Amino acid sequence: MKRRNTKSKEQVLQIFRQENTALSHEMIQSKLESVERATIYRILNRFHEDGVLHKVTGEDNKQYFALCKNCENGQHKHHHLHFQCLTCKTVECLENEITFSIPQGYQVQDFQALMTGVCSRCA
Amino acid sequence: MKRRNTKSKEQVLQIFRQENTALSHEMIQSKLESVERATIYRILNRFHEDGVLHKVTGEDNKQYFALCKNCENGQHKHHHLHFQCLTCKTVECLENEITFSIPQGYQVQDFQALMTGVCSRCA
DNA sequence: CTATTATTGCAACAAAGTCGCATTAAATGA
DNA sequence: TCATTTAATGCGACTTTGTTGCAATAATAG
Repeated sequence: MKRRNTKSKEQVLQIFRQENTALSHEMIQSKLESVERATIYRILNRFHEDGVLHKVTGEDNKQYFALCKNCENGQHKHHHLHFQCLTCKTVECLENEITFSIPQGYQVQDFQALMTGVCSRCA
Repeated sequence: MKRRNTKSKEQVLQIFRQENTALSHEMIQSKLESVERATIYRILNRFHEDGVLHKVTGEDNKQYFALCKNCENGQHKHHHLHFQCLTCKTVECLENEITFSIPQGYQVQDFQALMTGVCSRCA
């Protein structure tokens, strides 16, 4: 199944390029009122499948997506930490890489880590 | 607000003591058919508030709760990794503690980390 | 320019979790 | 032991996030 370039896809991507935090569906929807709800969900999921975006679940139990800086060169190492501020709800990718050991016989496909608390701006 | 001991609460706790994986609402409900759905949600949330259980969001976007071994002594260090098998859906606490650095001026309240993949039993 | 089929919009649906409110039942203490 | 207080429960309605089927639209290859 070959992907096609569409206006909505490009608009979504543009938003991620401008923002440097992770974004939820809600946030994108509010910036693209004209695009259908389900379409945005599908675009996000496709980008995620294609490895363009990575995904973290926030404390609010929403999916946040981000175009991580370290991953833009094609290889996807998402072993970094995320932080969600409980005040401003912002989810951001932290630079710190995390290292950990994988148990014997386990196959790891994905990883996500989230710290919650108060960010320096809201403190 | 002082907590009271009830039968349902005790039953839920008993299930966690018997199991050594993290459990979702669904799993507890199936073992306690007679207890109301909303009640189980409330019990889980109260245990979480009280620091009896800790919480991780699974790949399936459900909340999993666990009575972690290392935390039973009153102090709560949940800086460990969780693993969810995409085949059997089991969520387990891994022993490995994770260490990471917290950015300047950030206040951390909680932490959760999830690896997904295939566990040794399903591989 | 045409044919193919990915993508969209729409509407209906599903699942997880929350909330208000009346009722029930722990805990306290007289 | 019994009455009082109020936390916990059951029930139903609801919200929110996300998915899916299907017909219409539009991007791409030839």
